[in-house]
Amino acid sequence: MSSELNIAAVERDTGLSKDTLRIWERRYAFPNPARDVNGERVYTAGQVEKLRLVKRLMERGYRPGKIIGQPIEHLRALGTDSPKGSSISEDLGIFLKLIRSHDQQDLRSHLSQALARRGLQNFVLETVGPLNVAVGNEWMGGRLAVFEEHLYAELIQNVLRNAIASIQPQGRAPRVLLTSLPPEQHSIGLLMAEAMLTVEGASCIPLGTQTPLDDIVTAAQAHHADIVALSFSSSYPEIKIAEGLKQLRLALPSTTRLWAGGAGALRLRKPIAGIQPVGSFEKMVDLVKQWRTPDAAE
Amino acid sequence: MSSELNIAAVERDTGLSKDTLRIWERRYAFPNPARDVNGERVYTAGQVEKLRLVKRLMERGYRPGKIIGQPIEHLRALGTDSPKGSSISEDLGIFLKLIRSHDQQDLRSHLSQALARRGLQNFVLETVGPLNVAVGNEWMGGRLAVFEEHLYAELIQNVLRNAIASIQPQGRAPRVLLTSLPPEQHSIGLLMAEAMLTVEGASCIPLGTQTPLDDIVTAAQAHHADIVALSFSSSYPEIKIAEGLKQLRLALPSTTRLWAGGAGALRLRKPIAGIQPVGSFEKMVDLVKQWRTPDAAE
DNA sequence: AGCCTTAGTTTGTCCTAGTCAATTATGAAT
DNA sequence: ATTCATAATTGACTAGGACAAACTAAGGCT
Repeated sequence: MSSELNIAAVERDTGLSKDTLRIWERRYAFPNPARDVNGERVYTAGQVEKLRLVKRLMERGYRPGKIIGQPIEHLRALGTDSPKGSSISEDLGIFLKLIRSHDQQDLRSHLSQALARRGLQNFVLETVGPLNVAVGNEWMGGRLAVFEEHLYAELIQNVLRNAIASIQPQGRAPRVLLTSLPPEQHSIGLLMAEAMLTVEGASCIPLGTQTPLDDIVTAAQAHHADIVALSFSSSYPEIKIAEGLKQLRLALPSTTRLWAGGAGALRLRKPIAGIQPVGSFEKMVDLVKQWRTPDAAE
Repeated sequence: MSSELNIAAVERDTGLSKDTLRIWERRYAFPNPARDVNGERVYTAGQVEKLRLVKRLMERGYRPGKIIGQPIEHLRALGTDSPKGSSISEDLGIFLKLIRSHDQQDLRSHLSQALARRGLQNFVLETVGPLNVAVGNEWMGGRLAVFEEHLYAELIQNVLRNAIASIQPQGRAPRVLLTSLPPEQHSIGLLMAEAMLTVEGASCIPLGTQTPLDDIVTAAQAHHADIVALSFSSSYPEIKIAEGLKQLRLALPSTTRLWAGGAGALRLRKPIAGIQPVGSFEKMVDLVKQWRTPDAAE
């Protein structure tokens, strides 16, 4: 178990750019990585851990200079005081147990059952959403292996894709183009959105993840999209989100709506002109309804 | 259409790091971005286009220094001529036309028809495989946009996943764990393999892409895998393939077979002890049959 | 008091200009 | 032919400086 990471690995694992890592080192004397034989930075697992904490706290509004000097326990305290409470519900506990049991068929049939019982929209809202969060937390806490997460992700994908395919396409408006900008890789959120929208009768154009900006513009035109919906995970740097959205807003016709969803979009400080933040899947469904009856203010 | 991009946007759209962009400029005088009032680089859409082409050609083994000086038309030609005499067959032409028409339902129903007509295995071998290649070439030649490729990929994924799910799982041996090592992202090949194997009655454990090596070992143990099958695309450096395979071979019990497939595995020069190269999907099916009747030599 | 303007801090991105390890190509020797 | 050593190529990394945007604080005005 070598806990020695180079700067590129730390960038990947924390979401902090190399430039930022170096400048923090110079200004705050943290992180203070050792050097290998070539004089290159080598970070310890502990430093990466603290960097992740700092990053999370910054997403809640703390500024790096204020907190980066504090010991790690103090930071944890800062983080845990606020919004948690949520113990894992009965239902989710069962799914987590199934994931750990490595029984694909069993897990799949339980998921299908939940889907049938609740209907697709509620399945997404009440099962898949919370379960994704729980799986992420379990992994964070070291109680779930990466491969268990991967197998779960594959299964969920199959279940959702099958469910979506089984809906008779109504081809009604609005036409929604769903994708993410590079290098955003998270695809489950997009699938969940597609499921919600398809049930709602909207017609989706799913482009998967990492569509270059120009191609989104061309695709929106070719498919006469009414709405372009982008997903950003929490690791996508805030500045890049704003930049990408602004650029896209300029390139798209003003009649095309532009929606930003996902955990990353939640923490956009200032509203951007012409961008609709989508804080939740419920909100998204509301927005579709609003789109269809264009009268009320927002 | 403001085609002025800063270096961060180009990094996002091409996947080339800022460092690489700056160093190419210094060494090869391309790209040669203009500067804004602050002296910062401003790239044109044309430059980004060419950079994307170069990137793809590099994935086929070309080196940047050799090709970066050539005009863009020349690069397109390089991409399209390469493979055998392949004129596009009748069938494929129809699919390409459908992809360009942006009619999802129509394309999907044609694909489903082809699937029904040929059966899943032949569909994979005769339709999906060649079509993937053709789509890549069409993009190279500038006759297909990235978003068209993306939409096609999503559709294929849906068709394959639905087809796989509709097969009654027989749960027979062998148990095959399917995945790729980081940073390998290509997932379609894995799905095609899963389809072939599932038809063959094998029981698949699909972990998606980018499973860390240690987790593959743990997963193989937890699932009692008989075979671990890895996919490598052509952009995966040969050395890293060999390295990863050897390491995995050491970590897995000797009773577990280890298969290497995908375009990257094709160009492994030397055979590696204990590694079974899988040159094609047909070969893979043969290997499964061999596995079940363990008598003949390879 | 409330609000605006201005000046000072903080913060992160981009810049230049190198060094160096790793990969790939080339040519010599077996 | 294959293998090995050498050379060229390539991109990741280093360092520190400039600068703009965002945030904070102080002062002045109504």
